[in-house]
Amino acid sequence: MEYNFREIEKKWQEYWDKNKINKASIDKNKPKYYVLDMFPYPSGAGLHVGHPLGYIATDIYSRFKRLQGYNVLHPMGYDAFGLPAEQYAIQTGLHPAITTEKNITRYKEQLKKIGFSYDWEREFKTSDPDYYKWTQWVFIELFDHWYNYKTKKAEPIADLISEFEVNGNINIDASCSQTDLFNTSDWRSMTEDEKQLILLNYRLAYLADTMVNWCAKLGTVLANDEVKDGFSVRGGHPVEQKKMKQWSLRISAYAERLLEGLDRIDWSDSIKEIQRNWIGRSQGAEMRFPIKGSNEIMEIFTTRPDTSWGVTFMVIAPEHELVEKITTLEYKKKIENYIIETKKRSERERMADAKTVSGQFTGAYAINPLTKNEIPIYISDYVLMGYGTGAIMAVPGHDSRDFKFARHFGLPVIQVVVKANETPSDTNTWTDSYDSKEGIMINSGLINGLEVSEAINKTIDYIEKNGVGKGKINYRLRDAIFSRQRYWGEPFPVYFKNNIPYTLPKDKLPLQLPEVDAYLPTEKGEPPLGRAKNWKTDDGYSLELSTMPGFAGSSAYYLRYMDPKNDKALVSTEANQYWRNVDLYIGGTEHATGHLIYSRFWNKFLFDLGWVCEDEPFKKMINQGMIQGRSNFVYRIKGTNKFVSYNLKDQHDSSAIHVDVNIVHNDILDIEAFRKWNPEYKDAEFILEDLPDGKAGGKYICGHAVEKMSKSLYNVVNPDDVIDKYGADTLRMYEMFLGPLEMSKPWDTNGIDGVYKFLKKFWRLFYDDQHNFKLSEDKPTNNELKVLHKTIKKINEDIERFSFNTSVSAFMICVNELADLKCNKREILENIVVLLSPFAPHISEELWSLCGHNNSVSSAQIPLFNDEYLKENTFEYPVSFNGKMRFKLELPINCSAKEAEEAVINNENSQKWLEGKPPKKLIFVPNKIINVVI
RNA sequence: GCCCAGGUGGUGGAAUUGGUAGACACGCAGGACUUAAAAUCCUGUGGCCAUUAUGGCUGUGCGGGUUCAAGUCCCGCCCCGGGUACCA
Repeated sequence: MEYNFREIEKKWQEYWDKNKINKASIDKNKPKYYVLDMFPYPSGAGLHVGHPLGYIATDIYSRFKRLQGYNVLHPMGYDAFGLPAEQYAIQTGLHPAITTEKNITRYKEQLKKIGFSYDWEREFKTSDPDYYKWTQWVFIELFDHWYNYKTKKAEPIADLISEFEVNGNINIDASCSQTDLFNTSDWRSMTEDEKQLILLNYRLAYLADTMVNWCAKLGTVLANDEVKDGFSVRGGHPVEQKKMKQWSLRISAYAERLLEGLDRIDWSDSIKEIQRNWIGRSQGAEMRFPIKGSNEIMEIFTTRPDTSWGVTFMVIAPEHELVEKITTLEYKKKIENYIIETKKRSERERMADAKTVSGQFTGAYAINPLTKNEIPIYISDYVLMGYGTGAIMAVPGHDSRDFKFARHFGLPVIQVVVKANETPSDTNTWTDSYDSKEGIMINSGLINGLEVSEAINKTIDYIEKNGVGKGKINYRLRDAIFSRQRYWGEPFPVYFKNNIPYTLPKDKLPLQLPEVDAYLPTEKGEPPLGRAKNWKTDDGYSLELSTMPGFAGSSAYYLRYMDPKNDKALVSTEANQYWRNVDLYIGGTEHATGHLIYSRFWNKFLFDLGWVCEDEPFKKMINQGMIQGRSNFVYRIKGTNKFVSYNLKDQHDSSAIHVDVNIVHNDILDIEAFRKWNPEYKDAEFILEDLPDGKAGGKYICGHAVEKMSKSLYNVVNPDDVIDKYGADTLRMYEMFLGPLEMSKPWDTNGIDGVYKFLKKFWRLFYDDQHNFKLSEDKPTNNELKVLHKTIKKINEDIERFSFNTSVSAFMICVNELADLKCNKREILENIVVLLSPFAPHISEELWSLCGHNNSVSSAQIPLFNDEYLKENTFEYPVSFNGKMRFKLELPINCSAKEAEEAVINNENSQKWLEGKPPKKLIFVPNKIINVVI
């Protein structure tokens, strides 16, 4: 019988479903293993071959772990709220729930065809009220907690109120917004509203003014990637920076723990490094600069207080609240103009642009608290609000941006650090700032002559004693803005009384998303929920109109999989105690600073509350690379409907046009399909070329390029088509065979034949020449056992280091060798079937059952490696002369250096290289190499 | 700009700890089987030179360095990909 993947794959997928082969339940007699995939957003375009890459990897690992006897939890669900469905709803009027449902059905169908071993009974989507009830519940808990720096954890707001009653906030060390000190009687004399406003400064979910990209024409807030050059990508309307009250999550409270936790998890160094940089811990000082002739104080943060003597000007962000207060009449107009210009630029543009220097003098001067010098204050868009204090002391001598600014505005440059063996130089001759990480302080008053590190400590000491500042640790991580002016998201369980936010009682959850007549802002510029009828509490208070962002639903989804049907809790203690956290998580690095940091934050918060037992959600993380597209081009001679083949295109004036990769095979265009592809090309003419063999083949050869996989570039390959032609097992193995999991690589269906041939060849090992299934019960030969155990060893090693591409090669080598040996021994082949089953589960199930088993191959045991079969008596040494391999020499495995040297010198092949002289030196690395130095 | 990752034949890639560069596969070329095709099998395949097989030189983005030995380590540069709420 021939290998019929269509029949086999359908049969076994049905068998798995019917017999719930992949169902996971708590089993305390087995060790647990939790394997998680990135939560997919079900887009309208369906899956392309790039999407399942990570899913195939986790599936192989899950199946492998099951064979090793683990109780594996391997779930799948959908991150169903999101902008594309809403955008589609705005255009078509179709409810996003309907589109989402449709997309999910298609996704699931596609996923099922690939043969993943998910426990489908745990599936859910974030837009299910049964699920988002718990998202809302976590929000209420965040609202009801504050972060105590003394105990380093979240604590109930109720406890904080009790403390206020007794001592005010004098003894509180909390993560909070700017709050004045108050005592018991202050607190007691406050009205309820005043108290609530104070508490909002402490809550982990709080309302605050934040800068947003406001598009007046669209009546909405836009994401950064929806804005280009100050205009909305959709519609091209002007966008400006605007202050708006938004819900925020106080993730910055957890900065230190998020940083510290990285040392305890098994993630790649690069992704940990990204998170470390994102959190951006910097140690330095906060300093206060009085403003000349004013009561205002300018607060700055610097990592280099030691360079205070080199400060020649101050810069504050254009949106800083001081700007208005300190600008002198003379400069008012110029400052206003500069601010208008700044508002047009996004923060991204402001950072990326390090070439152009711009700024505006405010007319005001600050007084350096250390030198008492008067220094001019500028505004400039290179200083951003929200990092530190939004203001800097500029040290042009030792900071390149400050240097450029000083040169542009003709401001003085002072050198305050000099390297150990150098002498100070005239700063007028400098073309850039001088590196000051190490060196000796000069021109710096009381710290002159000190090393940089001592100077920093002494300066901090001094400013603390003199009340002009204090040592401080600053984090780059800022609080997460949690409101979206959108429809398709979780409603906030929040209502307003006197403009003060209160949360709904938990028994009112879920607060269901209401129906609206259109998915657009209201005329007043309110979010779409402003259109909902009766969007009020039972007592008539208005409900919040914003909805939650995408990361709300995805921040705790991995916990829900442990206990997806629970209506009493997000996850039961029993389920959480058993499954604990994710053992293996595979996904791209694009989530490094979003989802992966928010989830860690939510998890730590729930850990503080005692709801979960592990403080890190994802123990091990592997980052899969992107699958890029491989585009094909045809070359149209300009102004004609004539196309010239790739190698002849330079003889004509032509332009490259993307052509659907699905009608190109090995870069040769299917001309008939091309004519049908687009009516425009129905009568196209072609200038063909001969193939390299010189035969007049008359082929049209296409150009190619590696680009993003995208519909608009016609390079999208759909897994359904690949499965239809080659089967899911081939798709799975080919995706792995393409290259290392962690690396980006282009998809090119052309190579798939090799994998398909491999499976067919494997299948044929079980059949005789008359196409009868036939296994030999004879004892395997040593050679056959050697092939088997070599493969067992390699596959085990490769799976553990997620090197699935080399495992596929190893299987190919194994099957090639077994075919050469004409091996059809049961003892060998059954083991290979089990070993292969995580990669190609359908063919493995079929062969396993043909071998006479009536259970699923997934309940088999992984074959054990036996070293005995691989033992050799000799090793074939490569013999190098000056590092160049010249010949090989077989020597006993336990050969000594001396014996090896004699063997090499006496070998006739050596004479040519030694030319009769004795070698200068001979390097002997046992069972590796011999290198002769001449 | 900043952060992270990468650059090896015509192509995807292998080389796990500094130890035989190019495993495995695609493609291509030649051959077997076949009326023919498909399928399958065999041989060759980094470049250059030489050729009677043998063989020599060269070769992992570029320029240096360390080493008996470098794709792998160090320094400098170039190019491509991803991220970037927020650069001190």
